Amino acid sequence: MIKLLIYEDNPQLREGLTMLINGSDGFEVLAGFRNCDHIVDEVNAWKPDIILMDIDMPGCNGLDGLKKVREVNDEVKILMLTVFDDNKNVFQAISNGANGYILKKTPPSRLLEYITEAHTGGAPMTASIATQVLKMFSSMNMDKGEDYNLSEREKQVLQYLVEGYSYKMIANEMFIAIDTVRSHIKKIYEKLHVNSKSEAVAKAFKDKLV
Amino acid sequence: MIKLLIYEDNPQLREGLTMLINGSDGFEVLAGFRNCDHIVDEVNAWKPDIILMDIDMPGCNGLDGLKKVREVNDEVKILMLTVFDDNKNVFQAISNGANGYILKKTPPSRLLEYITEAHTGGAPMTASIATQVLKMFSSMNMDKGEDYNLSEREKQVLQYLVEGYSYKMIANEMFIAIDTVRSHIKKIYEKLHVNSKSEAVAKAFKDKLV
DNA sequence: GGATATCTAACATATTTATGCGATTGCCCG
DNA sequence: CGGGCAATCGCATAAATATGTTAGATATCC
Repeated sequence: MIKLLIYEDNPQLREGLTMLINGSDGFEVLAGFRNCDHIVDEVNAWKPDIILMDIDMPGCNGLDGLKKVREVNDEVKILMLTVFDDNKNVFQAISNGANGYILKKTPPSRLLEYITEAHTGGAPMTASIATQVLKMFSSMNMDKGEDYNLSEREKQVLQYLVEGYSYKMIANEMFIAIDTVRSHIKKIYEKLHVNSKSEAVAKAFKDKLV
Repeated sequence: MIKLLIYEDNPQLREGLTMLINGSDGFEVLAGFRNCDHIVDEVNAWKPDIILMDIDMPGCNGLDGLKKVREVNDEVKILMLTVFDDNKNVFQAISNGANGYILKKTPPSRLLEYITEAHTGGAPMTASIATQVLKMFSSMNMDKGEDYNLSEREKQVLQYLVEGYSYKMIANEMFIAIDTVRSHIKKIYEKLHVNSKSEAVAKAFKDKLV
Protein backbone atom coordinates (compact mmCIF):
# COMPACT_ATOMS: atom_id res chain seq x y z
CA MET A 1 0.00 0.00 0.00
CA ILE A 2 1.53 3.30 -1.11
CA LYS A 3 0.61 6.09 1.29
CA LEU A 4 0.38 9.65 0.00
CA LEU A 5 -0.03 13.19 1.18
CA ILE A 6 -1.37 15.80 -1.21
CA TYR A 7 -0.53 19.49 -1.14
CA GLU A 8 -2.71 21.45 -3.49
CA ASP A 9 -4.55 24.70 -2.92
CA ASN A 10 -7.39 24.09 -5.36
CA PRO A 11 -10.05 22.15 -3.40
CA GLN A 12 -11.63 20.63 -6.50
CA LEU A 13 -8.35 19.31 -7.79
CA ARG A 14 -7.32 18.13 -4.35
CA GLU A 15 -10.55 16.19 -3.93
CA GLY A 16 -10.35 14.89 -7.46
CA LEU A 17 -6.85 13.55 -6.97
CA THR A 18 -7.78 12.04 -3.64
CA MET A 19 -10.76 10.23 -5.09
CA LEU A 20 -8.84 9.03 -8.07
CA ILE A 21 -6.02 7.66 -6.00
CA ASN A 22 -8.11 6.19 -3.21
CA GLY A 23 -10.23 4.51 -5.84
CA SER A 24 -7.24 2.54 -7.06
CA ASP A 25 -5.91 -0.61 -5.50
CA GLY A 26 -2.68 -0.26 -3.62
CA PHE A 27 -2.89 3.49 -3.07
CA GLU A 28 -4.08 5.46 -0.10
CA VAL A 29 -4.29 9.19 0.39
CA LEU A 30 -3.65 9.87 4.06
CA ALA A 31 -4.57 13.55 3.94
CA GLY A 32 -4.62 16.64 1.80
CA PHE A 33 -3.58 20.19 2.63
CA ARG A 34 -4.07 23.56 1.00
CA ASN A 35 -0.53 24.78 1.63
CA CYS A 36 2.65 23.50 3.21
CA ASP A 37 3.01 25.87 6.12
CA HIS A 38 3.24 22.98 8.56
CA ILE A 39 4.53 20.35 6.20
CA VAL A 40 7.34 19.12 8.41
CA ASP A 41 4.99 18.32 11.27
CA GLU A 42 2.50 16.78 8.89
CA VAL A 43 5.08 14.55 7.29
CA ASN A 44 6.36 13.45 10.66
CA ALA A 45 2.84 12.69 11.82
CA TRP A 46 1.61 10.79 8.75
CA LYS A 47 4.84 9.25 7.48
CA PRO A 48 3.78 9.07 3.84
CA ASP A 49 5.68 7.24 1.10
CA ILE A 50 4.95 9.86 -1.49
CA ILE A 51 4.06 13.51 -1.44
CA LEU A 52 2.26 15.13 -4.35
CA MET A 53 3.23 18.75 -4.21
CA ASP A 54 1.73 21.56 -6.20
CA ILE A 55 4.23 24.24 -7.15
CA ASP A 56 1.91 27.21 -7.04
CA MET A 57 0.30 27.56 -3.65
CA PRO A 58 -0.50 30.61 -1.57
CA GLY A 59 1.58 30.92 1.57
CA CYS A 60 4.42 28.47 1.57
CA ASN A 61 4.75 27.29 -2.03
CA GLY A 62 5.80 23.90 -3.29
CA LEU A 63 9.49 24.70 -3.68
CA ASP A 64 9.71 26.00 -0.14
CA GLY A 65 7.84 22.96 1.06
CA LEU A 66 10.24 20.72 -0.80
CA LYS A 67 13.18 22.39 0.86
CA LYS A 68 11.63 22.22 4.32
CA VAL A 69 10.96 18.52 4.00
CA ARG A 70 14.37 17.72 2.57
CA GLU A 71 16.05 19.38 5.52
CA VAL A 72 14.71 16.70 7.80
CA ASN A 73 13.77 13.79 5.56
CA ASP A 74 15.54 12.30 2.56
CA GLU A 75 13.38 9.22 2.40
CA VAL A 76 9.96 10.37 1.35
CA LYS A 77 9.53 10.69 -2.41
CA ILE A 78 8.29 14.05 -3.57
CA LEU A 79 6.53 14.51 -6.89
CA MET A 80 6.16 18.07 -8.03
CA LEU A 81 2.96 18.99 -9.85
CA THR A 82 2.76 22.00 -12.07
CA VAL A 83 0.65 23.51 -14.80
CA PHE A 84 3.54 24.73 -16.90
CA ASP A 85 6.88 23.24 -17.70
CA ASP A 86 8.59 26.27 -16.34
CA ASN A 87 12.31 26.16 -16.85
CA LYS A 88 13.31 27.91 -13.67
CA ASN A 89 11.06 25.96 -11.35
CA VAL A 90 12.08 22.65 -12.81
CA PHE A 91 15.66 23.50 -12.20
CA GLN A 92 15.02 24.65 -8.64
CA ALA A 93 13.01 21.57 -7.83
CA ILE A 94 15.60 19.20 -9.21
CA SER A 95 18.49 20.71 -7.37
CA ASN A 96 16.43 20.66 -4.19
CA GLY A 97 15.88 16.95 -4.39
CA ALA A 98 12.49 16.41 -5.99
CA ASN A 99 11.93 12.86 -7.19
CA GLY A 100 9.86 13.74 -10.20
CA TYR A 101 8.23 16.58 -11.97
CA ILE A 102 4.98 16.10 -13.77
CA LEU A 103 2.35 18.24 -15.43
CA LYS A 104 -1.11 18.45 -13.94
CA LYS A 105 -2.66 17.66 -17.27
CA THR A 106 -1.14 14.19 -17.04
CA PRO A 107 -3.93 11.66 -17.60
CA PRO A 108 -5.05 9.84 -14.44
CA SER A 109 -3.78 6.46 -15.60
CA ARG A 110 -0.33 7.88 -16.13
CA LEU A 111 -0.37 9.62 -12.81
CA LEU A 112 -0.75 6.32 -10.99
CA GLU A 113 2.11 4.88 -13.01
CA TYR A 114 4.27 7.83 -12.11
CA ILE A 115 3.49 7.41 -8.44
CA THR A 116 4.44 3.76 -8.64
CA GLU A 117 7.64 4.57 -10.45
CA ALA A 118 8.61 7.14 -7.87
CA HIS A 119 7.88 4.67 -5.12
CA THR A 120 10.24 2.12 -6.64
CA GLY A 121 13.04 4.63 -6.88
CA GLY A 122 12.49 5.99 -10.36
CA ALA A 123 12.28 9.64 -11.28
CA PRO A 124 9.20 10.04 -13.40
CA MET A 125 8.85 13.11 -15.49
CA THR A 126 6.64 13.95 -18.39
CA ALA A 127 8.33 14.16 -21.74
CA SER A 128 7.95 17.91 -21.95
CA ILE A 129 9.64 18.32 -18.60
CA ALA A 130 12.40 16.00 -19.68
CA THR A 131 12.92 18.21 -22.69
CA GLN A 132 13.51 21.17 -20.39
CA VAL A 133 15.97 19.18 -18.36
CA LEU A 134 17.88 18.02 -21.40
CA LYS A 135 18.04 21.52 -22.79
CA MET A 136 19.45 22.79 -19.56
CA PHE A 137 21.97 20.02 -19.63
CA SER A 138 23.25 20.71 -23.09
CA SER A 139 23.27 24.45 -22.51
CA MET A 140 25.69 24.08 -19.61
CA ASN A 141 28.62 23.65 -21.90
CA MET A 142 30.74 20.65 -21.25
CA ASP A 143 32.93 21.53 -24.20
CA LYS A 144 36.55 22.02 -23.39
CA GLY A 145 37.56 25.40 -24.86
CA GLU A 146 40.76 25.34 -26.82
CA ASP A 147 43.57 22.88 -26.43
CA TYR A 148 46.72 25.02 -26.64
CA ASN A 149 48.89 22.02 -27.47
CA LEU A 150 50.40 21.71 -24.05
CA SER A 151 52.89 18.89 -23.77
CA GLU A 152 52.45 16.20 -21.15
CA ARG A 153 55.02 17.73 -18.88
CA GLU A 154 53.52 21.17 -19.28
CA LYS A 155 50.10 19.86 -18.36
CA GLN A 156 51.55 18.38 -15.18
CA VAL A 157 53.20 21.65 -14.26
CA LEU A 158 50.00 23.55 -14.93
CA GLN A 159 48.16 21.11 -12.74
CA TYR A 160 50.54 21.85 -9.89
CA LEU A 161 50.19 25.57 -10.44
CA VAL A 162 46.43 25.25 -10.19
CA GLU A 163 46.86 23.42 -6.94
CA GLY A 164 48.82 26.31 -5.55
CA TYR A 165 52.33 24.85 -5.62
CA SER A 166 55.34 27.15 -5.78
CA TYR A 167 58.11 26.57 -8.30
CA LYS A 168 60.22 25.03 -5.58
CA MET A 169 57.51 22.59 -4.55
CA ILE A 170 56.84 21.62 -8.16
CA ALA A 171 60.54 20.96 -8.67
CA ASN A 172 60.47 18.64 -5.67
CA GLU A 173 57.33 16.84 -6.73
CA MET A 174 58.58 16.31 -10.27
CA PHE A 175 62.22 15.59 -9.39
CA ILE A 176 63.57 18.29 -11.67
CA ALA A 177 65.51 21.49 -11.09
CA ILE A 178 63.67 24.67 -10.33
CA ASP A 179 65.09 26.20 -13.48
CA THR A 180 63.43 23.48 -15.48
CA VAL A 181 60.16 24.35 -13.85
CA ARG A 182 60.77 27.92 -14.94
CA SER A 183 61.38 26.77 -18.50
CA HIS A 184 58.17 24.80 -18.58
CA ILE A 185 56.19 27.65 -17.15
CA LYS A 186 57.64 30.10 -19.61
CA LYS A 187 56.50 27.81 -22.38
CA ILE A 188 53.08 27.43 -20.82
CA TYR A 189 52.68 31.20 -20.65
CA GLU A 190 53.57 31.48 -24.31
CA LYS A 191 51.06 28.86 -25.29
CA LEU A 192 48.27 30.23 -23.12
CA HIS A 193 49.08 33.84 -24.02
CA VAL A 194 49.36 34.93 -20.41
CA ASN A 195 52.15 36.31 -18.31
CA SER A 196 51.53 35.43 -14.73
CA LYS A 197 50.81 32.42 -12.63
CA SER A 198 47.37 33.54 -11.60
CA GLU A 199 46.35 34.28 -15.18
CA ALA A 200 47.43 30.80 -16.15
CA VAL A 201 45.42 29.34 -13.29
CA ALA A 202 42.37 31.36 -14.27
CA LYS A 203 42.69 30.27 -17.87
CA ALA A 204 43.06 26.66 -16.82
CA PHE A 205 39.75 26.88 -15.00
CA LYS A 206 37.95 28.80 -17.69
CA ASP A 207 39.00 26.50 -20.50
CA LYS A 208 38.56 23.41 -18.33
CA LEU A 209 42.15 22.33 -18.83
CA VAL A 210 41.99 20.91 -15.32
CA MET B 1 2.61 8.64 -40.37
CA ILE B 2 5.79 8.62 -38.32
CA LYS B 3 8.71 7.27 -40.33
CA LEU B 4 11.54 5.51 -38.52
CA LEU B 5 14.98 4.08 -39.08
CA ILE B 6 16.28 1.42 -36.72
CA TYR B 7 19.93 0.86 -35.87
CA GLU B 8 20.40 -2.34 -33.93
CA ASP B 9 22.96 -5.07 -34.40
CA ASN B 10 20.86 -7.91 -33.03
CA PRO B 11 18.80 -9.23 -36.00
CA GLN B 12 16.09 -10.74 -33.78
CA LEU B 13 15.56 -7.55 -31.89
CA ARG B 14 15.73 -5.48 -35.06
CA GLU B 15 13.09 -7.61 -36.73
CA GLY B 16 11.00 -7.67 -33.61
CA LEU B 17 10.97 -3.93 -33.31
CA THR B 18 10.22 -3.53 -37.00
CA MET B 19 7.27 -5.87 -36.84
CA LEU B 20 5.93 -4.30 -33.69
CA ILE B 21 6.14 -0.81 -35.08
CA ASN B 22 4.91 -1.61 -38.58
CA GLY B 23 2.01 -3.46 -37.02
CA SER B 24 0.81 -0.28 -35.36
CA ASP B 25 -1.24 2.38 -37.05
CA GLY B 26 0.57 5.57 -37.82
CA PHE B 27 4.07 4.14 -37.73
CA GLU B 28 6.32 2.94 -40.49
CA VAL B 29 9.80 1.51 -40.31
CA LEU B 30 11.64 2.61 -43.45
CA ALA B 31 14.67 0.39 -42.92
CA GLY B 32 16.88 -1.21 -40.32
CA PHE B 33 20.66 -1.39 -40.15
CA ARG B 34 23.14 -3.39 -38.11
CA ASN B 35 25.50 -0.49 -37.49
CA CYS B 36 25.75 3.18 -38.30
CA ASP B 37 28.81 3.21 -40.50
CA HIS B 38 26.91 4.99 -43.27
CA ILE B 39 24.27 6.64 -41.17
CA VAL B 40 24.62 10.09 -42.67
CA ASP B 41 23.95 8.83 -46.18
CA GLU B 42 21.13 6.65 -44.96
CA VAL B 43 19.43 9.47 -43.11
CA ASN B 44 19.76 11.73 -46.12
CA ALA B 45 18.29 9.05 -48.36
CA TRP B 46 15.36 7.99 -46.17
CA LYS B 47 14.60 11.23 -44.35
CA PRO B 48 13.10 9.60 -41.26
CA ASP B 49 11.25 11.43 -38.50
CA ILE B 50 12.71 9.28 -35.78
CA ILE B 51 15.81 7.15 -35.38
CA LEU B 52 15.91 4.32 -32.87
CA MET B 53 19.56 3.90 -32.04
CA ASP B 54 21.13 1.13 -30.07
CA ILE B 55 24.06 2.21 -27.98
CA ASP B 56 26.09 -0.97 -28.19
CA MET B 57 26.84 -1.88 -31.77
CA PRO B 58 29.93 -3.28 -33.40
CA GLY B 59 31.73 -0.88 -35.70
CA CYS B 60 30.37 2.60 -35.34
CA ASN B 61 28.40 2.61 -32.08
CA GLY B 62 25.30 4.55 -31.20
CA LEU B 63 27.04 7.51 -29.65
CA ASP B 64 29.29 7.96 -32.67
CA GLY B 65 26.26 7.64 -34.91
CA LEU B 66 24.44 10.26 -32.88
CA LYS B 67 27.32 12.64 -33.29
CA LYS B 68 27.63 12.02 -37.01
CA VAL B 69 23.96 12.70 -37.61
CA ARG B 70 23.89 15.79 -35.45
CA GLU B 71 26.74 17.30 -37.41
CA VAL B 72 24.50 17.55 -40.44
CA ASN B 73 20.94 17.28 -39.14
CA ASP B 74 19.31 18.81 -36.08
CA GLU B 75 15.79 17.95 -37.13
CA VAL B 76 15.50 14.20 -36.91
CA LYS B 77 14.63 12.94 -33.44
CA ILE B 78 16.99 10.34 -32.07
CA LEU B 79 15.95 7.91 -29.37
CA MET B 80 18.78 6.04 -27.74
CA LEU B 81 18.14 2.43 -26.77
CA THR B 82 20.22 0.68 -24.18
CA VAL B 83 20.20 -2.34 -21.94
CA PHE B 84 21.62 -0.60 -18.90
CA ASP B 85 21.06 2.81 -17.47
CA ASP B 86 24.73 3.53 -17.69
CA ASN B 87 25.61 6.86 -16.20
CA LYS B 88 28.39 7.77 -18.56
CA ASN B 89 26.57 6.90 -21.75
CA VAL B 90 23.45 8.75 -20.71
CA PHE B 91 25.51 11.80 -20.10
CA GLN B 92 27.32 11.50 -23.42
CA ALA B 93 24.13 11.00 -25.33
CA ILE B 94 22.39 13.93 -23.75
CA SER B 95 25.17 16.37 -24.37
CA ASN B 96 25.35 15.18 -27.96
CA GLY B 97 21.75 16.01 -28.60
CA ALA B 98 19.78 12.80 -28.17
CA ASN B 99 16.03 13.34 -27.85
CA GLY B 100 15.38 10.54 -25.45
CA TYR B 101 16.99 7.66 -23.72
CA ILE B 102 15.06 4.50 -23.04
CA LEU B 103 15.74 1.01 -21.83
CA LYS B 104 15.28 -1.92 -24.18
CA LYS B 105 13.20 -3.71 -21.63
CA THR B 106 10.55 -1.02 -22.05
CA PRO B 107 7.25 -2.76 -22.81
CA PRO B 108 6.10 -2.45 -26.43
CA SER B 109 3.09 -0.30 -25.64
CA ARG B 110 5.30 2.19 -23.86
CA LEU B 111 7.79 2.20 -26.69
CA LEU B 112 5.16 3.44 -29.11
CA GLU B 113 4.16 6.15 -26.67
CA TYR B 114 7.76 7.20 -26.35
CA ILE B 115 8.13 7.41 -30.10
CA THR B 116 5.05 9.55 -30.33
CA GLU B 117 6.28 11.80 -27.57
CA ALA B 118 9.63 12.26 -29.24
CA HIS B 119 7.88 13.05 -32.50
CA THR B 120 5.87 15.83 -30.88
CA GLY B 121 8.96 17.40 -29.39
CA GLY B 122 9.07 15.72 -26.02
CA ALA B 123 12.07 14.01 -24.53
CA PRO B 124 10.93 10.64 -23.32
CA MET B 125 13.02 8.75 -20.88
CA THR B 126 12.32 5.86 -18.62
CA ALA B 127 12.09 6.64 -14.96
CA SER B 128 15.34 4.91 -14.16
CA ILE B 129 17.16 6.97 -16.77
CA ALA B 130 15.56 10.10 -15.41
CA THR B 131 16.91 9.17 -12.02
CA GLN B 132 20.41 9.08 -13.45
CA VAL B 133 19.93 12.44 -15.06
CA LEU B 134 18.62 14.00 -11.90
CA LYS B 135 21.49 12.60 -9.90
CA MET B 136 23.98 14.02 -12.34
CA PHE B 137 22.20 17.31 -12.09
CA SER B 138 22.29 17.57 -8.37
CA SER B 139 25.85 16.31 -8.23
CA MET B 140 27.08 19.10 -10.47
CA ASN B 141 26.80 21.47 -7.63
CA MET B 142 25.19 24.76 -8.36
CA ASP B 143 25.63 25.64 -4.74
CA LYS B 144 28.06 28.36 -4.10
CA GLY B 145 30.56 26.69 -1.72
CA GLU B 146 31.27 28.72 1.36
CA ASP B 147 30.94 32.45 1.65
CA TYR B 148 34.08 33.42 3.58
CA ASN B 149 32.54 36.75 4.62
CA LEU B 150 34.51 38.80 2.16
CA SER B 151 33.75 42.49 2.42
CA GLU B 152 32.61 44.43 -0.63
CA ARG B 153 36.01 45.88 -1.21
CA GLU B 154 37.69 42.53 -0.79
CA LYS B 155 35.38 40.98 -3.34
CA GLN B 156 36.32 43.68 -5.83
CA VAL B 157 40.00 43.07 -5.27
CA LEU B 158 39.56 39.34 -5.65
CA GLN B 159 37.69 39.95 -8.87
CA TYR B 160 40.65 41.89 -10.23
CA LEU B 161 43.04 39.17 -9.13
CA VAL B 162 41.01 36.60 -11.00
CA GLU B 163 41.19 38.77 -14.07
CA GLY B 164 44.96 38.76 -13.86
CA TYR B 165 45.58 42.29 -12.60
CA SER B 166 48.78 43.08 -10.72
CA TYR B 167 48.70 44.96 -7.43
CA LYS B 168 49.74 48.11 -9.23
CA MET B 169 46.95 47.82 -11.79
CA ILE B 170 44.40 47.15 -9.09
CA ALA B 171 45.56 50.21 -7.17
CA ASN B 172 45.03 52.27 -10.30
CA GLU B 173 41.62 50.80 -11.07
CA MET B 174 40.40 51.30 -7.53
CA PHE B 175 42.05 54.67 -6.90
CA ILE B 176 43.83 53.52 -3.76
CA ALA B 177 47.45 53.09 -2.77
CA ILE B 178 49.24 49.89 -3.61
CA ASP B 179 49.79 49.30 0.08
CA THR B 180 46.08 49.35 0.58
CA VAL B 181 45.74 46.70 -2.09
CA ARG B 182 48.27 44.67 -0.15
CA SER B 183 46.25 45.08 3.00
CA HIS B 184 43.08 43.90 1.30
CA ILE B 185 44.82 40.93 -0.22
CA LYS B 186 46.35 39.93 3.06
CA LYS B 187 42.88 39.92 4.57
CA ILE B 188 41.53 37.94 1.65
CA TYR B 189 44.23 35.31 2.10
CA GLU B 190 43.36 35.01 5.76
CA LYS B 191 39.69 34.57 5.02
CA LEU B 192 40.22 32.08 2.21
CA HIS B 193 42.97 30.25 4.10
CA VAL B 194 45.45 30.54 1.26
CA ASN B 195 48.79 32.23 0.87
CA SER B 196 49.32 33.08 -2.73
CA LYS B 197 47.58 34.87 -5.51
CA SER B 198 47.09 31.81 -7.65
CA GLU B 199 45.66 29.81 -4.77
CA ALA B 200 43.18 32.60 -4.18
CA VAL B 201 42.25 32.61 -7.86
CA ALA B 202 41.81 28.85 -7.87
CA LYS B 203 39.64 29.01 -4.77
CA ALA B 204 37.57 31.76 -6.31
CA PHE B 205 36.80 29.52 -9.26
CA LYS B 206 36.21 26.40 -7.22
CA ASP B 207 33.84 28.04 -4.79
CA LYS B 208 32.21 30.08 -7.53
CA LEU B 209 32.99 33.35 -5.82
CA VAL B 210 33.33 34.81 -9.30
C1' DG C 1 31.24 54.30 25.67
C1' DG C 2 33.68 50.45 24.12
C1' DA C 3 34.22 46.50 21.17
C1' DT C 4 34.46 45.23 16.39
C1' DA C 5 35.12 45.61 11.58
C1' DT C 6 36.31 47.96 7.28
C1' DC C 7 38.98 50.90 4.49
C1' DT C 8 42.71 53.35 4.17
C1' DA C 9 47.96 53.83 4.27
C1' DA C 10 53.02 53.34 5.20
C1' DC C 11 57.59 50.88 5.83
C1' DA C 12 60.67 47.00 5.80
C1' DT C 13 62.25 42.61 4.26
C1' DA C 14 62.35 38.00 2.51
C1' DT C 15 60.73 35.13 -0.97
C1' DT C 16 58.81 34.15 -5.36
C1' DT C 17 58.03 35.16 -10.13
C1' DA C 18 58.96 36.78 -14.71
C1' DT C 19 62.18 37.28 -18.31
C1' DG C 20 66.23 36.86 -21.19
C1' DC C 21 69.96 34.35 -22.96
C1' DG C 22 72.11 30.52 -23.10
C1' DA C 23 73.26 24.93 -23.36
C1' DT C 24 72.86 19.67 -23.63
C1' DT C 25 70.41 15.55 -24.38
C1' DG C 26 67.40 12.71 -26.58
C1' DC C 27 63.72 11.63 -30.04
C1' DC C 28 61.06 11.64 -34.23
C1' DC C 29 60.55 12.56 -39.05
C1' DG C 30 61.44 13.65 -43.74
C1' DC D 1 71.71 12.78 -41.68
C1' DG D 2 70.03 17.21 -40.30
C1' DG D 3 66.30 20.04 -38.47
C1' DG D 4 62.78 20.60 -35.21
C1' DC D 5 61.11 19.95 -30.67
C1' DA D 6 60.48 18.48 -25.87
C1' DA D 7 62.83 18.11 -21.68
C1' DT D 8 66.40 19.12 -18.93
C1' DC D 9 69.51 22.58 -16.50
C1' DG D 10 72.27 27.22 -15.36
C1' DC D 11 72.86 32.15 -14.38
C1' DA D 12 71.44 36.84 -13.85
C1' DT D 13 68.37 40.53 -12.92
C1' DA D 14 64.23 43.13 -12.40
C1' DA D 15 59.76 43.05 -10.89
C1' DA D 16 56.07 41.35 -8.17
C1' DT D 17 54.41 39.20 -4.20
C1' DA D 18 54.10 37.65 0.76
C1' DT D 19 54.53 38.79 5.51
C1' DG D 20 54.90 41.57 9.67
C1' DT D 21 53.85 45.57 12.15
C1' DT D 22 51.57 49.75 12.87
C1' DA D 23 47.86 53.17 12.71
C1' DG D 24 44.16 56.83 11.63
C1' DA D 25 39.27 57.44 10.06
C1' DT D 26 34.52 55.63 9.98
C1' DA D 27 30.74 52.98 10.81
C1' DT D 28 28.07 49.64 13.39
C1' DC D 29 26.43 47.07 17.25
C1' DC D 30 25.54 46.12 22.09
